[in-house]
This record gives sequence, structure tokens and C-alpha cells, in this order.
Amino acid sequence: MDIKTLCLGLLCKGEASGYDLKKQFESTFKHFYPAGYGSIYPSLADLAAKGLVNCREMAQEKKPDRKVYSITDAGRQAFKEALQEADPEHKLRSEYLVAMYFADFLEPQRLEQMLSGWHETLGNGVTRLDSIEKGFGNDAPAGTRFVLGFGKAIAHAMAQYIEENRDMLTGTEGSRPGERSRETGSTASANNIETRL
Amino acid sequence: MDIKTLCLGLLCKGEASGYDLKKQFESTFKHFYPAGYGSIYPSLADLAAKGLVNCREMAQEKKPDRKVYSITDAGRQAFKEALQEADPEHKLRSEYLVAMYFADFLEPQRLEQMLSGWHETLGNGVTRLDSIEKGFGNDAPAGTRFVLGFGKAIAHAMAQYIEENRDMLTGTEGSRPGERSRETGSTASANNIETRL
DNA sequence: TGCAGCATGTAATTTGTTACATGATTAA
DNA sequence: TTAATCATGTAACAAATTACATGCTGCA
Repeated sequence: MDIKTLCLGLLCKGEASGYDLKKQFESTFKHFYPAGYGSIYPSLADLAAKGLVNCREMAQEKKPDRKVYSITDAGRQAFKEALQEADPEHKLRSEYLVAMYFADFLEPQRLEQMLSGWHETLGNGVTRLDSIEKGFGNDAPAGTRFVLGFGKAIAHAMAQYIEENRDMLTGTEGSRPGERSRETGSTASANNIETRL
Repeated sequence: MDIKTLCLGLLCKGEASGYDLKKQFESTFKHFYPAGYGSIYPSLADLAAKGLVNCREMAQEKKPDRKVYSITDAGRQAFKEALQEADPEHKLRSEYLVAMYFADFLEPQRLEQMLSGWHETLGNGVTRLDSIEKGFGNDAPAGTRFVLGFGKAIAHAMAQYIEENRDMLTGTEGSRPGERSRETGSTASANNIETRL
């Protein structure tokens, strides 16, 4: 599955311009299938060339022209087939986890910073998804509710894992849940990795 | 960050061949940074060309020759810098979620199948990570423990979310927000997470 | 006899990202 | 006046996947 197919799927739900699709990618899809204009516009051109979508140009007053794409029967068919086929892939690629794996190559304060930054980012993600959900009111389709809820649940789980396990990496002395280390000094933190790097 | 950098990082922890590195990617890294031979071998060649690693060929009896790569000072330096820099990216791309978003385009039994398959896959993932963890005994470095634990925690959270919310998509009676099916002893619905982290 | 493991790589292709290129309107 | 929103695209580049290509050993 690629972004082209996803564009096709979105057009099954209603006609839209490339710009419109981008907004959908930014809101509902961002946390599990991001895409930019650089992928979307060529996709639409390609779909149109294959007869899977139709395009009609609309002039607008005081706004640039827009090209509105609508699905064709062949397109709807093609999407259904694409959706059916193949065992779905679920791929994660995380530089945060790479950094954590190599935590002993980072300076302690940089590590702390990363963990905090990650945690904060996750919190913002939950907030973001929350407001998207509210934006739908009560009319959000089941699929939308499912994926938004998923995003929130997982972001929350990640944040919680970080909270509960960060001291595994930061090497706080006798750190127990609830006891916070004072930083700033960073002297005593016995970090046992080769000093001359 | 790319696979080349990750190879460099792994070589910081000890010398290895491309084949060895692949095994590490298969075990510890698979759930957050997968890579195949097609990425690893060219990476090593490139790192060697740049003087970031050294290579020595070792003849073996009854086995193919192997090329063992070891990090150089420049390489260690380069890795540390790569690790420091940039706000880390954490990217998910899930065809499962795409399928769930478009659930109404799937035939009910195919949907059920996908949900079950996904759930099962997640369970296998946890089992896999568990056995990797056990393979380390007690000597697993903190970074390794952190990333393996992370993988398990998140896979578990996803499985739980699916359990608790699958009826949102499958249209089982009682899937309305007010009327959710209660599962024995199960925690609060992952759908209603506190925004504050 | 056949398959899994050991061990290396290349080349073509696919895919997506980034930077570039343009330009009007509207709200702060 | 500055920035954001609307709106479209292309071209160069980066990165990773897939298929191809080889061949021996040991086990069941």
C-alpha cells in the first residue's frame, strides 16, 4: 500500500482537491500515515491518468483555481481490491528508541532532555488527537473514532512506559518510582562508558 | 538517521560482520528499526570507504569467508555526533489502521479476520521479545532492556485497545459510546484517556 | 533429497522527501 | 507589513526494498 492508494481511499469518501487531502493527512492520518504535497499531487495525477479518478477544474473568486478529483467506478473497485489484499504491514521507525538503546553514548543531560522532549511530544500528540476528535462532534465515523482512539491509547502507553522506566537509563541512584533526582550538577552520575570519545 | 548510522552504532559495541549485524537487526531492532542485507552490506562498504570502520577478511574452515568490521576513532566520533543531533523522529506507518479507517469497505468476515490476525501478530511479537530478553539472561544492558520492554509494553497496549474497541468496527450490538460492552476486570476503556500526561 | 544456515554482494526499482517555483487574499 | 491560508505543481535527491546471483556444510 502506498500514498496513492490512500488518496484513492479518501476519494471514495467524497471528492476533494489535493489541498483538501493534505488536510486530512494532517489531521486524522498524521499519526499513522503521514504524507506531503510532494506525494499527494503526483499521486492524483497518476490516478487520473489511469482513469481511477476524474478531475474537474474549478475557477474560484479571489482564490486560486482548484482541481477537484472524484472517484470512478474503476477507482472504487481498485481501492477495494487493494484494501482486501496482502497481510497488512505495521511499521515503526523510531530514532528515540535508537537513542535510548545507545543511551550510554549520550551525555546525561542530553539523555534527560531527550526523554523529557519525547514525553512532551507524546502528550501534545494526545492533545492534538483529542481536539481532532472533538472537531468531529458526534458524527465521526467508526473508522475515524477507532484510529483516533488508537493513536491516543498508544501515545499514552508510550508516555507511561517512559515515566515508569526512564530511571533505567538515567542511572539515578536507588531510584524508586516517585523519587526524583536533582540534576544540574551531573557530577556524581557514574556513567561508565569510554571517556575518550 | 539512517541504517548506515545504526550499523556504525552497533559496531561501537563490538566488531561484527554484515551477517552478524543482520542478526542484531532481526532480534533487538526488528520492532523499531528493521533492516535487511540490501541495506546493511552497502552501508558497511560505505562506512569503510569513509574510514569510519576497518575491515579485515577472515578465512574460515568449512564456512564462507567473512568480513569483520571494527570501528575507528573517527567512526566512534561520527556516531556520537549523529546520535546527539536532531530532534529524533518517531514514525509509524500502519496498513492495519488504514484498513480499520476504511472498515466499511471490507466485508465483515475479512474485517474480523484482520482484527484477529493483527491481535495474534501482536501477541507473537510480545512472545518473541520475551524470549529475546530471556536470551540475555541478566546481562542485558540498560538500553537493550529499555527498548525490549518498550516493544512489549506497546504491543500489549495495542492488543488491549483492539480487544476493547473491535466492536466499534464490527457493529456488534452495544457498540454505542454509552453502551460499551463491559469486560470482566478490564481497566477503563482506552478510548477515554486522560489528556494530561 | 531437500532445506536451513552460513556468508557475500549488486542492480533495478520503488517510494518518499526536500527544495524550488508562483502568486493572490486576508487577518493581525 | 508580515504571516498564514489558499492552491498547484516539478525536479533532484535520498533511502530502502526486492530480486537477482552464488555456493558450501550439516542435519533430518
